[in-house]
Amino acid sequence: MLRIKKMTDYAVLILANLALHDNYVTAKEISSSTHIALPTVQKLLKKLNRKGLVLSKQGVLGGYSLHGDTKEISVALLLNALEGNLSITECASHTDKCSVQDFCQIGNAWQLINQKVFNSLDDLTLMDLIRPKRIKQFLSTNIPINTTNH
Amino acid sequence: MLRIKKMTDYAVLILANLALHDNYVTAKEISSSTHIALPTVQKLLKKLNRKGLVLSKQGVLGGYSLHGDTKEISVALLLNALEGNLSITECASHTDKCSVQDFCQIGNAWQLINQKVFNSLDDLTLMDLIRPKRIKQFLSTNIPINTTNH
DNA sequence: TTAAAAGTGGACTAAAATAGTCCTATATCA
DNA sequence: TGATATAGGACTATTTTAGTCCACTTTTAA
Repeated sequence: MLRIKKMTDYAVLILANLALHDNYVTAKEISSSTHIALPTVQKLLKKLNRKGLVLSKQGVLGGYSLHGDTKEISVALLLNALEGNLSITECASHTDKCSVQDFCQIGNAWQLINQKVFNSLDDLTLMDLIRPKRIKQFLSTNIPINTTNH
Repeated sequence: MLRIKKMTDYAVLILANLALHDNYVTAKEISSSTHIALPTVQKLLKKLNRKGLVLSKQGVLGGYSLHGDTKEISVALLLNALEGNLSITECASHTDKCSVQDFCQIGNAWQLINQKVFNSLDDLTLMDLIRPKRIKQFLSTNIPINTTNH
């Protein structure tokens, strides 16, 4: 159903929360301000850290902060980092091999659609998610908006 | 991960298969030409029939045929019929109620993105899936192509 | 009139993906 | 050295998806 995972949704909320601060913020603090359960927040922050989207610091006075470039990451790449493969079907993915591929008449079409959707998501950055005004403009023009570094 | 269900993929293959014939085709025949297991084909055809996408006829010499209008249905509506809700997140759906909605800063953004993706898929018809050339043009121009009845 | 060949409806099970929790270890600071 | 954080990853539960099966109805033609 073209739906992103709940976890991805949470992760974006967490990133949005970090974007509001310059200093290190603890998982606990993020949990209380987002109302996402602490273990879940911890798990997601660990993942975001491994993906290089946030910086972390252990110990007292530690916590997480947004990696500088993260604000400008495209939504497409963000989803890709959080959910792995963005392909709309197995066929549209180059890594997976579809079981009926040899008899499939439309695999190519899915790949093209997939690219279309990807392009849409690639024209938006994380910051656009946090400040939706830009997206509204984007929707009305149907022309890719400029973002700073891609 | 923005991925459609395997079953939806199968369903489109089945529709593509029906589009090649003018007469009634049995589930059995579709199963052999698509290499999708018979029970699965039967299940999907029943669903497609309930959704009004195919016509059916019981008894000997019976089978299924594509409903006339189905060729021009948009991919967006097709996916919607087969998978239910197309929303990218719960928040983007009007029926579901997100548990953290009251504290969510970006729900609106997802809805807008959702609409963007929907628009992309709404500019393509089932027949476009079967004849991908049109889609290629669509991708290159970034301008919605004309389709016959929407 | 009846047997064979089709679809109809829906229950049911199995498999896979997703969500969520918990435990132990490590780092940092006062 | 104790308190407070993150790190890594195992583990379980839940939900979704896939797939099969059975009893029933309709239609045709011998």
